[in-house]
Amino acid sequence: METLERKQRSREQTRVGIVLTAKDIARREGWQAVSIRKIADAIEYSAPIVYEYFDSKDILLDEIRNEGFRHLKQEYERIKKVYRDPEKRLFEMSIAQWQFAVEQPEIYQVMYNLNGAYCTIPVCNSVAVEDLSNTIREIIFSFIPKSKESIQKLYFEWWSLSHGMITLAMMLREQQPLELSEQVYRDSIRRFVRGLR
Amino acid sequence: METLERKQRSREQTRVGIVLTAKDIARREGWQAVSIRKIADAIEYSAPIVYEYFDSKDILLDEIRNEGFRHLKQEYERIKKVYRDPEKRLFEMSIAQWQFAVEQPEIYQVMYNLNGAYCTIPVCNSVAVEDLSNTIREIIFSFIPKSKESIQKLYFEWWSLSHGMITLAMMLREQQPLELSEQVYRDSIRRFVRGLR
DNA sequence: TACATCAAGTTAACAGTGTTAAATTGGCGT
DNA sequence: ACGCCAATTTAACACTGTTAACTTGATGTA
Repeated sequence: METLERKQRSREQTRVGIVLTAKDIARREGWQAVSIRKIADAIEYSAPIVYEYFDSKDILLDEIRNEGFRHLKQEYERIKKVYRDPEKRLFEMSIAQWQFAVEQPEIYQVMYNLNGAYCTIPVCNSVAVEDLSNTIREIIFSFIPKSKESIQKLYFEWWSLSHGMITLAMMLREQQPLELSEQVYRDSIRRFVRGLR
Repeated sequence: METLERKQRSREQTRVGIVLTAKDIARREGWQAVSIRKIADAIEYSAPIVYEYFDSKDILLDEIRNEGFRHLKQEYERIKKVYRDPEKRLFEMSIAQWQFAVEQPEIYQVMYNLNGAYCTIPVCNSVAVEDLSNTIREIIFSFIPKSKESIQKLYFEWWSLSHGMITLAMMLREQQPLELSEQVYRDSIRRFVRGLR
């Protein structure tokens, strides 16, 4: 029975298989097309097996969502190590957010319940989001060490600007080339960051 | 058979009944809960009858969505009549958009495929959106009569700012009171408008 | 009045969804 | 050889969008 550890490893493997498959279907056919049975087929199991790893589809989506937020957080930490200037840091983190949304649109969609992705679990109470928020707020604080409320306001502004441009750029990608949108994004973020000092 | 006109009127009535019911369910239970059968029950018909008015659920959602854009356009026209100053016009239109999103969140959701509302028909090709866009672009043009590309960039900026703040304010309404968000929104829009002259 | 036609509306069905209970299967220890 | 137990599957429920087939009742005509 020394295979217990081995068993746990294979359990973990099918678990990540479920997550991988869900993201794969979402990427190719959109979140609306992601169903438990389709995932089960792909990992060559029957549907109820999926429920041994995730109590509901909602929880599976929540997991993928938080994975996304954690990935972004990691990127932020990497950037923090590379740059010391707060202006540069915030700018690069904004660019990282853009790239993330462009490279993995299906993850960005489930993070914000966009385009058919729908997870009823509230986004904002998660530690992953709180973690991410704190990182940005700290950087803004290093610009202007004001009150918590002022920082929150500025963070809200930054988040809105970034998220708004990303979602609209996605929406308008047929009408307005992504490269143009990115250029406007960079300029706007630069302006915002300059405006902070 | 002079009842033909009468018949057309009742047809129109059940049609708006369908739209009204869909919006009502969406408002109370969210778009995810809106189903053809539930709508049919509410208007006291069987499900296939709904298909005599809308070829698909997608088309019904698209109709509601465009209704929303047209409503907003009407608001813009009203504002254009009241104010002559371009700055004031753009500011008031931004406020109108905020109010619309707050008062009829379910409509705003279906307009942007938010929170479980999902309509596969592309938003941006519709005349309703093009109409709305032109209104704003014209106002921006009256600020700075630059090239079409510059205007488009500024319009994209304005739209992103407005849409981003609205969606995030909705998302954060438990953590951050709507009144605070609205205050930040007003300030940001004011700054944007001032920045145009 | 009897019959045919026709529109309005309904029922029934198909293929799919999330989810759960019940049944099955195969390998292990006794 | 038998019984148990875990792993897995089948079957079911209540839904979904959508469509074909059917019923029903009223109308016009012979």
